[in-house]
Amino acid sequence: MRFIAHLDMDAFYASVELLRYPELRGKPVVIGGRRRAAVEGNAFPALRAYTGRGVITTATYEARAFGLHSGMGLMKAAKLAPDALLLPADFDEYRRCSRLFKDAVRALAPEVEDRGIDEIYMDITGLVEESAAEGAPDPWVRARVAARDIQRAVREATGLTCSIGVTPNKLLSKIASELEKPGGLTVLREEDIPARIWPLAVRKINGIGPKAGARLEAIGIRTIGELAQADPALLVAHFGRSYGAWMHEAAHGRDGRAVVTVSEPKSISRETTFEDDLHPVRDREQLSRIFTSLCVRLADDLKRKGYVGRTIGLKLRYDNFKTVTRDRTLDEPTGDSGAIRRAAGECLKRVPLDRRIRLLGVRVGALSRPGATLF
DNA sequence: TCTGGGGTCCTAGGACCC
DNA sequence: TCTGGGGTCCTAGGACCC
Repeated sequence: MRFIAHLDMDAFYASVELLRYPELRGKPVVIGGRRRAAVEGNAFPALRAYTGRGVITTATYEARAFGLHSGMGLMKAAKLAPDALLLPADFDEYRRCSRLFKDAVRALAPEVEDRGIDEIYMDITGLVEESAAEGAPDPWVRARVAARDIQRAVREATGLTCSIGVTPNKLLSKIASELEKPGGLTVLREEDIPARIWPLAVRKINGIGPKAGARLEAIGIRTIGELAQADPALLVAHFGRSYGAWMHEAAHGRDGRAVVTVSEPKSISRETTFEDDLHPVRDREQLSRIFTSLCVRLADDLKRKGYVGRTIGLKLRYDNFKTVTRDRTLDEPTGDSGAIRRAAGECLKRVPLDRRIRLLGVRVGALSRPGATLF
């Protein structure tokens, strides 16, 4: 039996901002938009003043009460809650707090898998076993104590709260950590699945997104319980051998994936959405400048992180939101901005340029470390 | 009221080699 | 002249996640 925990920081970016601006506590606040919208003195800009194409990255629980949520366009959010306050994102500060909370967790539970800036999985099986002598006789009670200790350590290190789910696997823990947010601690055993998991919408399963959710609904499957009772052959017929079979397993709460404590990046990229769509001919010079600057920033990222890459990719999004990509694999890996620019420029020639463009991006994949040799 | 930026993984077809 | 499988690499698109 494994004891797997998932930890999710509560409204992370917004909570970090509230540490800096405690006077905003209790108010609807959203984080989003470009850095430009700087905070001047005590004048916090209201959402109603916003113009542009940004989206909400995080909303406080007070803002969520207005129906605001991450991913929502700021213009739409402004209609729903014009008086909510808008703060620009400060990723350097969020990364600093992220390191603080992860270091605090690792001091207690060394088996940690990074899942982005505000989330981790932990395999706490060892902790639960070690505490058998002095702790409670029920291992699930000891798992709960361990999770409480971790929550306290995160709070002491950062002043921030988090929610934790503890279950036999990653899939269930991810769902469980959301059940009692904020500040929640949810422990689920296998026998709790029918009562606690099956009533939930299929979309709560990590890996069932908007498309699969809609297709399941179209065949009359809304809850995880309904998915669990569905004929696996029907799921395979609709979603393919691999995905269909996985859905069935997931609905029954089965997941054997390990907590992966080390991993290497597969690709590094930079992209930008323009304030106004650009015309490939009329705005050629401006596009070219932005293109080059993306390549320079990407080369900086590669150098700072210590990688070179062999596959250069271009990404373009048209004004109708259709996205195309092209890539080109070089004979030798590179980290040079000029070489990246040339390869991406070749990719650009293979893409139709017959309408306005809203986004341009450059990516480097097939990464390796330049120092590494074959022998 | 149109939808950010950074990623991962999967699928599928074609080239190419044995 | 027609016909095999198997394996790997490359490319493009799409779903999904934080």
